[in-house]
Amino acid sequence: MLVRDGEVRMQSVVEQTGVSVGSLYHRFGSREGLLARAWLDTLAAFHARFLAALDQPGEVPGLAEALETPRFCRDEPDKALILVCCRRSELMSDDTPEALQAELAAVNDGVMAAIEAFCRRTGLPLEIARLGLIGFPLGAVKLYMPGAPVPEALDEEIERAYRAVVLPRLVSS
Amino acid sequence: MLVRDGEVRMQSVVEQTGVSVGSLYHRFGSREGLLARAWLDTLAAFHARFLAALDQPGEVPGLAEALETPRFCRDEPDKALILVCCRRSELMSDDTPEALQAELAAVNDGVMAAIEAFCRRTGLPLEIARLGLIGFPLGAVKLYMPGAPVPEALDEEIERAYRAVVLPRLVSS
DNA sequence: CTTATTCTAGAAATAATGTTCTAATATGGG
DNA sequence: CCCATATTAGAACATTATTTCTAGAATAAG
Repeated sequence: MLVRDGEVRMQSVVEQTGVSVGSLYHRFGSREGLLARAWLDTLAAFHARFLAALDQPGEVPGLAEALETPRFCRDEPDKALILVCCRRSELMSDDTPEALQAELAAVNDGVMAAIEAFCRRTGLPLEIARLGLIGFPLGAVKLYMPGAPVPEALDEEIERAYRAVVLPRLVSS
Repeated sequence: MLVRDGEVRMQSVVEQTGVSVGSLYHRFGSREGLLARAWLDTLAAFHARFLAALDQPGEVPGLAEALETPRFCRDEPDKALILVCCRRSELMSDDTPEALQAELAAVNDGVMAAIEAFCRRTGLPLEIARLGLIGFPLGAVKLYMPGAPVPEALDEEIERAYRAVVLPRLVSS
């Protein structure tokens, strides 16, 4: 576990990974670089799954994506820990290396574009989509992480919430 | 704003409050003491409202409490910032002064007891109650904070989610 | 095998942050 | 008004964290 108590010290990274300080600086350039890389890799892993789910329309549009969050937490607990239990602002800030900031912008743009396309396709207001796809699922899994596994049964509850908020707004409903 | 980027430096507290280092240490004893006090005061302010709501049974039991979170964010944005955007572990840890740890335990016990009583009264499973009362409302407001106000319209969505998850489990439903 | 290159190690230097301390200032009771 | 107590101020100090640096080990190409 790289992240604990919200503070990442280079020293603790050294201890918990067995990698020396010199190697860390050789590879990441700085603490900022290391944190940004951790955040970006995590985000990329999640977004890959999220976007894949967006392309498979099921009975209820978007439901698969909403359920991708708890599944990600179960499938990749280490990455999910960073995604769910860290704020972006903790890992990336104004003095994050320029190149990495650009990388983040690119990833974010990709996801926003996908969500906006989803909204156009379904007629959902953006705020409702964000709530159902991100807000509720994230709030649900945070009740368990870190410390406990995200139970399978949670998915059913997330689905209920998603349907309740999204279905009344679907044009085709 | 006392909290920025998840790190609270004594120096930044001095700058943003105009209070000198000496005074801070006179009053709070240590950085740990200051952080814990901020967390506890915030928690107390929220819990006072939350528990008050728990005692007024409405048409849908618990709904008023669920909506207390977005309302708190609008009514007391500074405190809400700490409650919503900080992890407890950032502000309280093992080396928090003993007395303050005890205070936290007392507050937590009070809330847990109230929620458990609520569950006994309504027949709701604890996990469902936590999801509807805490998980979903918190996930919803976090989409906006920090940076934007929590819109009034969000309450309706939280209510939909609450009903969807809670009503099917209510014995009297 | 040899050399060039990349990577690793960890001590030492640098920088940032938390805490203490003493003097000065306010505050309130007699 | 005077003293006692509580509070404030901020420079000095101590601690903790990040970064640099040099020497050595691994790796790969010729």
